[in-house]
Parts: sequence; C-alpha cells; structure tokens
Amino acid sequence: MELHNTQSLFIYNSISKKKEKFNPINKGAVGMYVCGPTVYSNVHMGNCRTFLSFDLVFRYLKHLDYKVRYVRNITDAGHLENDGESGQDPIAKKARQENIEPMEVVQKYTVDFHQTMSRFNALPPSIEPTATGHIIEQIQIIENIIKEGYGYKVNGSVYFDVNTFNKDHQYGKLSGRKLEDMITNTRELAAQSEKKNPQDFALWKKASPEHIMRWPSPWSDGFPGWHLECTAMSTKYLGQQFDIHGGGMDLKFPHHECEIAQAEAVNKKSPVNYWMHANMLTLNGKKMAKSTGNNILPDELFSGENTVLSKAFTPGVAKFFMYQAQYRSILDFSNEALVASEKGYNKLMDAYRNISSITTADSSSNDISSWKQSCYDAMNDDFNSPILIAQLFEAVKYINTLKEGKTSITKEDLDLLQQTMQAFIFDVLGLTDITTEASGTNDTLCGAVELLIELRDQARANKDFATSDKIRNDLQEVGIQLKDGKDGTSFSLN
RNA sequence: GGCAUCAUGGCCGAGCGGCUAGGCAGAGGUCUGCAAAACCUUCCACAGCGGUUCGAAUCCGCUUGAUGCCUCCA
Repeated sequence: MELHNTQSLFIYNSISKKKEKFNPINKGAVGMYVCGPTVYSNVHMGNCRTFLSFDLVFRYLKHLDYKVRYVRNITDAGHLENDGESGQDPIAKKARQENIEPMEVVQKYTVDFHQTMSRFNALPPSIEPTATGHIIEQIQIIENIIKEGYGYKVNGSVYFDVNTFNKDHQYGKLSGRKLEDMITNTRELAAQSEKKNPQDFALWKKASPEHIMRWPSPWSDGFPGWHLECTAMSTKYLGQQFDIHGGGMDLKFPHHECEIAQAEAVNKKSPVNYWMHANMLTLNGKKMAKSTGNNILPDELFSGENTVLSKAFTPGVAKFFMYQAQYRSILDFSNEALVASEKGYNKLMDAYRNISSITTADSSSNDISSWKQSCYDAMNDDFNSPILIAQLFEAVKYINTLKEGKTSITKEDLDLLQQTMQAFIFDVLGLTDITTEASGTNDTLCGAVELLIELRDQARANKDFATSDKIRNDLQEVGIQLKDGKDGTSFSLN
C-alpha cells in the first residue's frame, strides 16, 4: 500500500489562496516544475532557500510513494533588464566583463549551482533542461501564439498582446491584479517602446548588433523572451496540464502570470493545478538580491568569511535553520538565529545517535504510533516543517528520558521510533549527520584525542587536577570539547 | 501612487475561534574534584483601538509599523 493512499496531503495553492487537498492528475504520479536560477553569478542563500524548499516538497512526495517527475530549468539565455530598448543582458554583460564566452559564464555558474545544491544534500531534479536547448520549442510556441491572435510583430521582435488576451481570458488572476488597474497605474517611462501597451511582454527580441547570444528565427536573429522558456519546457516534459508549479515569490508577477497567459493562449487550458511560491530570505530585514549586494553566499557561510556571522556554519545547520520556518513565511537570516539552530540541530542528532543504546522493556510509556502520525500531519499540512521539527523534539525528549531510565519502551516501539526518526530526519528533511559532515574527524585525530582522554583520566584518578585541567582547557582552545558522561568521556569538534 | 502580505514572550518561529507548539537564551535542579557538556523542571506573548461571539493571538473594521511585487530577480 502506497503511503499517499493513507496520508492526505494539503497544499496551499497561490492562485486560490487556500489550502487544497492534493490530487494529482495521474494517480500515483506527480509532475512538478520549478523555476531554476539564471546562471550569471553565484547563487546566494536566498536562492538556495527556494530550491531547498522545493527539495523538501520533492522528498516528501517521494516519501509518500508518488512517482515524481521534477523538472527544474536552468536559465542560460540572458534576458533584458526590461522589455524596452535599453536593457542589458546580465550573462552577456558578465561575459564582456570577464572577457569570456557567454556560454563559459553559463557553464561556470551552472557548475557552482550544482555543487552548492549537492553540499546542501539536495536531490537533483529528474530533468534539468536549459533555455538555450529549447529555442525551437519556444519558436513554435510563438508561432502558435501569433496564429491564435495574441502576438504581434514589430521590427523583428514579437510581443504578447495582453489587452487582447484579457478580453477572453483573465490576465492577473494569479497575482490578484486587474489589467485596468495596471493600465491606470502605469509608470511614466521615458523610453519609447515598440509595444502597443506597457503590459505587453516580449516573446522574441531582435538582437542588436552587439548582442552576442542570438539564434535565427522567422522574425529576426534574436533571442526568446524570459517567460517563454518555462512554458516551453514545462509543456514538453510535463504536458499541457501538470500538477505543481513552484518558484520564488518574486516570480509570481510578472513571470508566472505570463506563463499562464502563454499556455492558455496556445493550449486553451490552465497549465497548472497547484501554484506554490516560496517566500524570501531576508538579510537585515531586506530581501537578499544579487543586484543590491544584500546577500550572503553559501561559501561565505560555510567558511565563516563574511561580515554578518560570528562563525562558520555547516550546510546542514543552515538547512535546518531554514526548515524551522515554513516555506511561505519570510525568514530573516541572522547570526543569533543560526547559533540557536545549530544547538538545536546538534541536540536532535545526539538524540538520534542515542537511540541505539536504549534498553527495551515490556511496555511503552508513550504512544509511538500516534506520535508518528503527528509527524505526517505536520507535513501533510502544506509541508509544515517547523511543526515536524517540533514533533522530532518531542521524540528527543522521550529518548533522553529513556536513556535516564525515567520512561520505558518496547522493542517494537523502539524500532518504530528509530525508523520514523530516520525517515523524517534523513529522507524527508534531507539532513546529514554533522559528525560525518565535518569529516575532518579522521582516525588519526580520534586516536590522539583518545590518548589524551586516557592520560587525563589517570591524572584525575591521582587527583592531579592541574594536569587534567590543562589537558581539558588546552584541547578546548584548539576546538575540541571534552564531555564527561556517566560512562566515560567523549569529545566533539567545535 | 497601485496591488499584496505580515506584525506572537529576551531572540528565532508555529498557530487559522475554546485544550494557549518547538528551538535558543534566562532561572532552578541532577551529574562533576571543580567546571564544561548533557539531561530534567520552569518563568516570560500575541502592535494599538474598537466590534462580532458564551468565548479571539485566531473572524471583521480602523490606526500604526514593516516587507514584497508593479524593471532583471529564488
């Protein structure tokens, strides 16, 4: 029996603004598309948060025994900073700055993105298509949009006619905007435009002579509009209608709105059943962004080389920190919060490791089955990871009292507890054990520290506390913490 | 300016009308040669003002403050 038959998952649908029971189009299978990064610079922690939010979604769907096809694109064609005539393409800009090919820029930052995701222990998507690999598909969609009467050509460029579309469709339904309001509130743009209306968006842009990335098309040598690639690739790999479309909150408008318009214009039906938007990670109370420089990079976090944090943090701790907030909430990145999460994370992992040393009894003082279901309830409620983590800490408390002999548990319950902890900590949350993560802990070091612990024990037995304290304090200074417990001394690296 | 969202204890963060999460910090305790670590116990909330209700952090209105989108953005 597949788990999704016994667990009912509810997802907050951005378009209805309600939590809805999740029913996939094809029983037992899920199609999910998530907007990936534009690869013209290193991904920052804010970008990572979104991808880790959807990694959690992907993992939980898989855990529920769904067959998931997870498509996440790489935007490797630069798009203009605006639809006007004066925009810059960030990839081309970077290429010029570094005096390399645009595709070298793309390659460099795609590799960086993959390495970063892998350090966070995020699963790779099932398909990771690139925009430049789907130019033909995009051209076909443009032809169809024109044929349907929703696109128009100007000087070798093609634009989507939002006004015409809005006559028989509803432009703005995802982001809750009305076209009339948008027209009323149009900003005064100095630059003249080829567009009939400021709300129209580019499907194809004719390349200016100095523009490097260009492809032939029926209209001009040029490049596709930003919104088009996602429509092309999601349709190609998931069909005209699929289950889940995700992305960062900042893509809701105009990007996702335009995707809906394009797909509806061509396919005559709404492309997505469940829209999911991950909220922003802020720094100093403001959204992290590449352009403003208000951001922190994963490498700066892992190395501790940054101005915001007092020390380095592992990828697992950072991920745990982010999962302590729900994906739809704004989360502020701060030193204090990270430190707090790190302690909690270690506590959780310690307890998990201690499960193996628990002795069992004839009866259990806690109801493991209902606790297990409460873990599912948390995740079933729109992937509420903070509540899941709270539930895991309930188990931590139980494990610790078991260890102290204050409570009891049967063999069966202990196994169930262990399996459930394992499933949620490692499979669903995708966390890694910090001791293996910081695997500077090699045998050589262990041997040396064990020896020092032994010498210290002898000194203590002889009441030579000057020596024993020197060993303890000096080790502390180099970052090794000795921990005296009931059955001997252990150590950890800080 | 327009459209949204949010405001919870010292800090982070759940909560979606009654049973008032969780983590960190603080306090008390157990353990210890002393510590640290670990563990146990525990204090502290719902931006302000009205309203609906037997009952509101939770629903409605107003006020104040913050953020996001309206241009590339996760």
